This record gives sequence, C-alpha cells and structure tokens, in this order.
Amino acid sequence: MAKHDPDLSLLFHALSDPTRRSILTRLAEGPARVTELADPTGLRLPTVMRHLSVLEEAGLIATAKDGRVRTCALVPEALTPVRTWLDDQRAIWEARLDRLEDYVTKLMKERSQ
Amino acid sequence: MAKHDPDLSLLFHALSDPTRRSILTRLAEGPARVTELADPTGLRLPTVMRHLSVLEEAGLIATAKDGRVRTCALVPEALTPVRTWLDDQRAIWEARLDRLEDYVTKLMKERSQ
DNA sequence: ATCATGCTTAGCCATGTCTCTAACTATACT
DNA sequence: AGTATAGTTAGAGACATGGCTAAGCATGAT
Repeated sequence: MAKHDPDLSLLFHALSDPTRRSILTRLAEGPARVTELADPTGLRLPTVMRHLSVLEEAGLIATAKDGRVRTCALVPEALTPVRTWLDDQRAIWEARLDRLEDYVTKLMKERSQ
Repeated sequence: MAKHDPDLSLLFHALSDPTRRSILTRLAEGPARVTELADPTGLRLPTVMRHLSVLEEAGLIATAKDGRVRTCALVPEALTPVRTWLDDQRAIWEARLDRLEDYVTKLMKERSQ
C-alpha cells in the first residue's frame, strides 16, 4: 500500500505513546524546558529527549534553545490533519448510513404500493 | 508515567499505519471479507490478517465468520475516545489562550491608568 | 578557573512491528 | 471423493521502539 499520508502516520504514531501524550497535555498549559517535562515522567533525560524528537518530527511541538536551556512549546495546528481525517472518516460513514436509509425508504415505498 | 489510557494507545497505534487506515476507509463504505480487504493492499493474506487483528484489538472493527468467509465491519463509535482526547486537548489549549488574553487585558488596563 | 547545570551523543539491550513463506484446516463445489 | 477456495498458524528476518548507562559539551554561577 502506498504511504500517501506520511504525516498522518507520524502523527498517529507520536500520539500512540502515553508518555508523549502526557507531555503534550503538560505543554498545552504552556511552554516548558526539557527537565521540567522529564521530571513527572520518571524517565531518564535521554529517553525523554527521544520522545521529544518524535513529537517534534511529527510537528506537534517546536523547540528552541536559549543558552543551555531548551524550551518546548505545543504547535496546536499540528493536530488539524488528525481531526480532518477523523471528520472525513465520519463523513464517509455517514454517507453510507444515508444511502442505507435511502435504500430502506425505497424498500418501504415499494412495499406500501 | 502511568499508562492511564491503554485504549488510546491501542487506538492511535492502530491508526498509525497507512494500510490499516486504508482498510478502515474501505470498510467505511460497507462490510467486506478478508480477501476483499487484502486485494488492494498488495500484501499477503497473513500480513493483512495481522493488520485486521490489530484493528480488532483496538475495537475499530468487528469480524464474524460464516462458513469459511470472515466478514469485517467498522465499529464507528470506536473512534470516540480519540475524538474526545482531541477535544480535551483543544479545550486545555483554549483555556490557556483565554488566560493569556486575560493577562494581556489586565496588563493593558494597568497601563492605561 | 572551577564547578554545577542542562542538555546531548553514543551505544547497549529487550521487545515489538511488519513483512514474508510454507504448511495447515475447514468449507464449498463437482 | 477429490479439488478449489478462504482463512489460519507457525516461524523467520529486518528493522524500529523504548528504555537504560556512561560519557561529553556547552553555558551559567562563584
């Protein structure tokens, strides 16, 4: 299968880890430095760094280094493709439901004649 | 970090693969048997089976076997937790924006005095 | 200049993922 | 009964992931 949506795959993969989701939730309340993010996870710094780079490569966060401190911030628009995919999926599903409804309606009309 | 949301992890992981997403999109148009789903992927049956069981374990599809044919169907409500998580995330983000706005408003008031 | 802080790099290990082939089972067709 | 069809199981191989330790490198504080 062609990988038509590398973005979506990256995004969903980034979101599939509880640690990464908790980092995002934390960041939703405001930017934070690396150590600050690592602290509540109970994980070692290099491990958290890895999570952060997964998030950054997915475009979910942006980071910048000032002096020796790296500050991380959420990129809220990054979730748009996910939302869009969900909406599209629901749209197709609903279209199908509509067609099914039409079909049932048609059946009932035919029956009532 | 405690894994408070095994469901979400399963769901996001299931959605992180293009093949699996394409299967879901196909299923959104109506139920299908395994071979039918395998066909357009260009993958071997066992591989597709694996994808299907990932989708099933995440609760995204339901399958039933009739004779030697297994039919797969979408479970559209399964996406609800994902949608909820996205909404929650956005809510926190917007709350933060509001607080920021309040702060700015306050600053401006102070300044104008 | 020295030391502490904050991050980064390198490399290891166990486990998980995605794909395959080969062989098997169970159901339908003739 | 014999053959084709639809799926399943088992297992292998290549690579990714998530965690770690140990060592390195800037930058800020004294």
